[in-house]
Amino acid sequence: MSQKVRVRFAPSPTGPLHIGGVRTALFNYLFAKKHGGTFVLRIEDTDQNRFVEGAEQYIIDALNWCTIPFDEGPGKEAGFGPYRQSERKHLYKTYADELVAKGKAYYAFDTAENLDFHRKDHEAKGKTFIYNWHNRLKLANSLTMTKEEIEVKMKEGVPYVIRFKTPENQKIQLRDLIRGAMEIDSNVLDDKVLFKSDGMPTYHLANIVDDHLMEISHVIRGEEWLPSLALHQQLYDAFGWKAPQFAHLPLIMKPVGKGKLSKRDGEKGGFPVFPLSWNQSEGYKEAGYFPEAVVNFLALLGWNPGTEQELFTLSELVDSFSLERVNKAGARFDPEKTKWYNQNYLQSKDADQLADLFIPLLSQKTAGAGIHTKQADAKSYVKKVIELIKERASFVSDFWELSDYFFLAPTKYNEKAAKKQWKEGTPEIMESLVTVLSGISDFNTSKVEAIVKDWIGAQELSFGKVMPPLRLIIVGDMKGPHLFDIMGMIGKEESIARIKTAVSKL
RNA sequence: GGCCCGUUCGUCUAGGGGUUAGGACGCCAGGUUUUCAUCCUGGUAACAGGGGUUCGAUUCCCCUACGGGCUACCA
Repeated sequence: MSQKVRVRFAPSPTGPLHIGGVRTALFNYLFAKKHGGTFVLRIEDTDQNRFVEGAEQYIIDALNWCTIPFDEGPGKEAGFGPYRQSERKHLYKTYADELVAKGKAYYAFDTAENLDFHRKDHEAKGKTFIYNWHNRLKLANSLTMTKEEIEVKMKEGVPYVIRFKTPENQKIQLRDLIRGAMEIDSNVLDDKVLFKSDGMPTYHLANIVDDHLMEISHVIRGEEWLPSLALHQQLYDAFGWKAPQFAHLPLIMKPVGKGKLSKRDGEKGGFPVFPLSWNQSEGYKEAGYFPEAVVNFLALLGWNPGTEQELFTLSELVDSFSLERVNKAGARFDPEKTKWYNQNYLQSKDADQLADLFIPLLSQKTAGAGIHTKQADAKSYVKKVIELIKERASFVSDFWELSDYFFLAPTKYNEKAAKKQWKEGTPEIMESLVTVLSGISDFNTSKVEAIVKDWIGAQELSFGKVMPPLRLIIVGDMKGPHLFDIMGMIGKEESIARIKTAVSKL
């Protein structure tokens, strides 16, 4: 790459960044890092009506949590700022006027009501109203007015916008790094508003001006912008600027049904669509996902390395990323696969890290209840528990359900299992087992196992008569790790107590 | 409606003029674990349809269908 790579992520602060936005940011980040370039964050807040308090901070927090921080942006000035378009407001009018002076744009005084009337009227006739070459001379704009008329209107303070004068009969050649060459007939394009009557630029103008001024080399954005590419290309040409290269990313679609992923889908499907929580919506972070997992599954949604590797660290992604390998078609979001990714990252964490995450949750669950509550405070005990149960978890939040019996005696027993395991003679066997256990002096896993097994053999009992009911007693269900491990952990007193409770209850 | 983009197992995808069309998630079965889960092994399952081009198309071209996006003084 001859030119220095500078890419930007340019969200509007209209709400929380959703997972599609995070992926766009991620691809920008990967591309920048791959080419030793700069990742810029620019806040596109030209629509004052849609501004949402806190959204900008949310975006920044989200990028940081995903470990894909921006190099340049609000608070990280590097000579191209300011990075909020609202703070660059003074720049845009000059550029819009420049286009008017060049005859590439014009002032339009049409009222919203009038335009609305035309649209509805056309629609009623089954046609589409397009403000462009075929009717612009019949509308209220500077093309149909004398200099004097225009001056009068402006002096009177009549609201106006600046529209781009789309050329007639041109085949506009476009190139997209993902989709290749495209050709658009300029006659089907409309004269887009570049500058609004409220004194702010539209996205189109601000975007082009800022990308130019910020020396953006590659524009990597969502596919919803593809229809605007022709306009943007013409804008660069009109200014006489070299356009950046473009790459339009396929959209992320709903897991079921039609259309692109929305926040409603998360509520319906019970999975997060935001990286961090926002109001009532839980984010990936709060749902217990690791940022590595989120980054990994997002990267593989719409992109793949061409190998069979599925698990990637961020730096591996940086190394193997390329825009050429981004898919063209939209990708349906699969919440199941995100869980699988998280499970993988969970398994790769050691008990110490996991204990730090589990202990706060554990203290909540065990607060003020049960004999073994005190164990919840002992990190070494928690770590041992985690080692025994983590392989069956996908999230730290699964830990409690998988390990509660290490901390609290069961309060109820799985009914079906009880019916099946608690047979005639079982209470007697369990009572004599209590005697056996009482006699063990150094109560640990291997010793208990050896002694109990010997005892079963000596009594000519079968494993099936002892072990399943014993598991039910200790765990409350037919699940969990090696039973003697559990007994070794909870200790002699607790093991015996649980047997006694069960004998009286069942 | 108009314009644009797309279409390989249910999902994410590899592949590419001649392949047993590969992997992953999910699902199913077997094994391990005298539990459950993990794990291992195996299985299920796809080139949207129709025309071309070609000795041969899933792969190239065209049409249709379907999907998606855009069609604001929103981004």
